Amino acid sequence: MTQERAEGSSLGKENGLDPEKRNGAEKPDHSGNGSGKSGRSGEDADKRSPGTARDADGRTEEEFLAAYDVGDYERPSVAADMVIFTVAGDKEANYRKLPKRSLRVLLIRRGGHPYLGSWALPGGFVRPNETADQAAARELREETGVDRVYLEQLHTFSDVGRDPRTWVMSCAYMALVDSRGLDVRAGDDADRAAWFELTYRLQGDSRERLGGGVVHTRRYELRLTSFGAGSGEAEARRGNGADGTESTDEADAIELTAIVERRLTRTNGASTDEYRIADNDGLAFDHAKMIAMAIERLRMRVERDELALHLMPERFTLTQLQQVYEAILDRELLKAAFRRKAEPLVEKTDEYTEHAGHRPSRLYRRSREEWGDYR
Amino acid sequence: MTQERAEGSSLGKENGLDPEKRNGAEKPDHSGNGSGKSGRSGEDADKRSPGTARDADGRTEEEFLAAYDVGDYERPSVAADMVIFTVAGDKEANYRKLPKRSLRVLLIRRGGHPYLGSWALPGGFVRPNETADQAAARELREETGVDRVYLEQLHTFSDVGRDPRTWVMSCAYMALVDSRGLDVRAGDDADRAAWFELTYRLQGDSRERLGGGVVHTRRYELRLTSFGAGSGEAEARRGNGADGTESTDEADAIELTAIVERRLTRTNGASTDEYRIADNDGLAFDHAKMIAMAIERLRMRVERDELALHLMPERFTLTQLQQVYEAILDRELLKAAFRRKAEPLVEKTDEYTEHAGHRPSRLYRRSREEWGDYR
DNA sequence: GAAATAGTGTCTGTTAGACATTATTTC
DNA sequence: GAAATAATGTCTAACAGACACTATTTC
Repeated sequence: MTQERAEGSSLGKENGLDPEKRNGAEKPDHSGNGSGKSGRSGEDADKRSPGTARDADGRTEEEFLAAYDVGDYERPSVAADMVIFTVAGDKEANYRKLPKRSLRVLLIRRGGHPYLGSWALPGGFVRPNETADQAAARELREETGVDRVYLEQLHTFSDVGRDPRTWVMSCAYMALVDSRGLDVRAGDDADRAAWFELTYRLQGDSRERLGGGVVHTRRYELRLTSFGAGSGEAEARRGNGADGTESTDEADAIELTAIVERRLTRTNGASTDEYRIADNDGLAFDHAKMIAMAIERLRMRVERDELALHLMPERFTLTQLQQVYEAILDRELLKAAFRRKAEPLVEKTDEYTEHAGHRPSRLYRRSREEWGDYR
Repeated sequence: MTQERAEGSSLGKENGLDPEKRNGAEKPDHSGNGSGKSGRSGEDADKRSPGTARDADGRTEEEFLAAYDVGDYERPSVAADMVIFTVAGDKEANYRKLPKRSLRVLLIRRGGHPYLGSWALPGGFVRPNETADQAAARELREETGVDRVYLEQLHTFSDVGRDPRTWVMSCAYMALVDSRGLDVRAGDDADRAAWFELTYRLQGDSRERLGGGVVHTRRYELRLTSFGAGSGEAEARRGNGADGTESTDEADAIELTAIVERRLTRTNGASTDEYRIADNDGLAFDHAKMIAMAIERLRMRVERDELALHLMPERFTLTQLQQVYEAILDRELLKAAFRRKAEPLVEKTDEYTEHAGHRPSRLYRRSREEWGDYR
C-alpha cells in the first residue's frame, strides 16, 4: 500500500458522493496557512508555498483541491466519551468524625438498544466543524453544567464491533470536576444520570513465561456503586453541601462490576499493553475499559502532576486534600509526609474551619504558581 | 443535546444511505457478547441480557439492530500516523572515540497535493474491519518491514481544517525500532523515505498572569536533519552496521524546522494544555505537533518506564544504553548513577567488545523480568 | 475531661548527584 | 606510554517512610 495519507488511493476514490452528502466537509482557505486550530487559540503558522507548485498531473494545489473528491470508502463515526470524576464525602453518623471521601464517576442509564438498561459514560458524536476536544467540552457542559474544568484526552478506542450498530470509534476523555455542588443538568436524560462511587483494585497478578518472552497479567476489579439512583433528577441535582458532603440512602443501591485485565506482553523486541474486559455486569459497550484506563491515568497524574488539586474547591483543609489523594490512590498516606509535599502547592489563608467538634483547621487555597506544570 | 451515543438523534437519522455504501459496516453477532476485541487476543466478556428486553418502541435488540440505519450525517476519515523512532550512531573520525548517537524519525516526502514536496509521517487510513492499532502496525510493517516493536497510541488529532481536502482525524502512534539494520521497504514510495536526525529543545519559557490565572508558554524548536535523502532507496535501505553506526554524507543535507509552543493555561478551576505550531518549515499537516508530542511522551516513558531498552539490539554495552538515554533526553547523565539504575534492568553476558582502541566493555542483554512494567 | 482532629518534630534508610580513582585494552 | 573507555568507590544532600508528640477545639 502507499504511504499517501487521505488520498484514498487504496480504498477507491473514483466514485463521487452526492454533493449533498458533503455539505459539512469544510474546505478552509489554505492559501498560506496549513492546519489551523480553528476557533480556539490562534492559528498554526506554516511556511509552505502558497499553491504554485504543480503535481504529477500538472495541477496547482488550488486546482487539486477544487477537483478533490472525498470518495465513497467507508468512514467511521467518531464519538467523544467522558469519564467525569469528582470526589465527594458522605455524611458521617458521628458528628465529630470527618466524612469519608470517595471517588465518583458520572454514568447515564441507557434507554434504548443496544445495552438497554445498562449504564454508559456520557458522550456524543464529534461534529464536522468541531474538534474532539470541543465535542468533549460540549458534552461535559450539557451533562453537568460545568464549563471550566480539567479535561484530558485519554485514548481512542476502535475495536471492531465495539458498537453493534455500526462502525464507531470513540475518543475517550477524562474530566475533573471539583467537589462543590454539582448540578447535573436537566437535559432530557437527566433523570437517568447518577454519580457512582468507584473502586478499582488489583485482584490478582500473574506472570507467565513463553518462548523468550514474558506475559504479565493484572486483574483489576472495577466496582461502581450508586445510592438512590433512579429516583430521578432530584438525586442528581440535590448536589452536595458546601463541604462536599451529602447524605446517602442505602435503600436502592445499584452495583455494577467489571473485571478488567491488563496484559503486558514482552517477547523479543515486541511489546504490547492490552486491556481486556474479562467480565462485565451492567456497563455498556467497552466503557469498563475506558473507566479503567481513566483511573490509571488519573492515579499517575495525581502522583506525578498533583492533578488532585483540580478536584478541590476554592478553600480546603490539608486533611481534605489528603483525603482526595487517598480516595483516588486507594491507599492511606502518612500525614506528616503528605503535608511536607503539599506545602509548596498551596497557600495559607487566615480562615479556619469552625464548629467541627474538634480543633479547627486552617484553610488553604491552590498556589498560583507551583503546580500544574505537567511534564 | 441528548446523551445517547451513536444514535444520531441530533444529527438526523431518518434518511437512509444506499445499502451499497454500507457494505463495509460490520454488524457482528451480539447475542450475548458485547464489545469484542476481534481477532487479536480474546473476546471481551459481557453479561448483559441476550436481547429479550424491549425498548420504548417495543423492539428487542435483534429487531432494533436489523432496523438500524446509520444515517447520513457526516463522518470523518480516520488515519493512523506513525512517529517511528530509532537511535543510531554516526561513524566517528577518530577510531578510538565512540560514535555519537542520535534520535531519528522516519519521514516520507509527499509527491502530491497538498503539502507537495513537504515531509510527512508515514500513515494510512484505518479500514472498516481493523482497529486503529492494527492499521498502525500494518503501516509500520509496510514502511519498515519491522513487525515486532514497541507501539503506543499517542493522541488523536482532530483540528478543523488540519487536512485541507476533507474531514480527517488522525490517531497518532509512536513506534520504537531497534538500531540494527533497518530495511526501509521498497514500496512505491520508498525512494521518498528517509531517516531524520531530530532535536527538540526548549527555546524559551514565559509566564504571564491574567485575572486570577497563569499562562505558562514553552517554545520548543524542533529540528530535523537528513543526510543523503533523495538519493533513492539506496539511502534508506543501506541500513546500519551491526553496531548501529552508518556513514553520513554531508553533501545533500535536508533540514526541516518547526517551532512548537506548549501552552498551559490555568484559570480558576479550568486548565488546558495546548500545542500550537508557531512556525513550520517543511513538515506537512500538523505533523510537527505530532512529533513534538511523541518526543515528550518518549522522554517521559524513558525516564519513568525504561522504554529505551526497546531501542537496544540483542547485545549492548552499558555505555551504548546510556548514549541512547542521552540522545533521547538530550542531556548528559552521570555514568556512576546511570549504571546503578540500569543494573537491575539488564543481565550480564560473558561477551565483551573487542578491538575498540581502548578497554573492552562487557555486553549485556535486557533482563527478562525487571522492566517494562508500565505503571 | 473525653473525643476527635490539627499540626509539628525527628530519626532513619534509601537514593540521586557529584566527583574521584583504578583498571584495561589498542595502537 | 598515550589515548581512550570501563568500572567501581565514596561522600553528601535531599527526601520519603515511620512514628511520636503536642496543641486546640467542641461537646
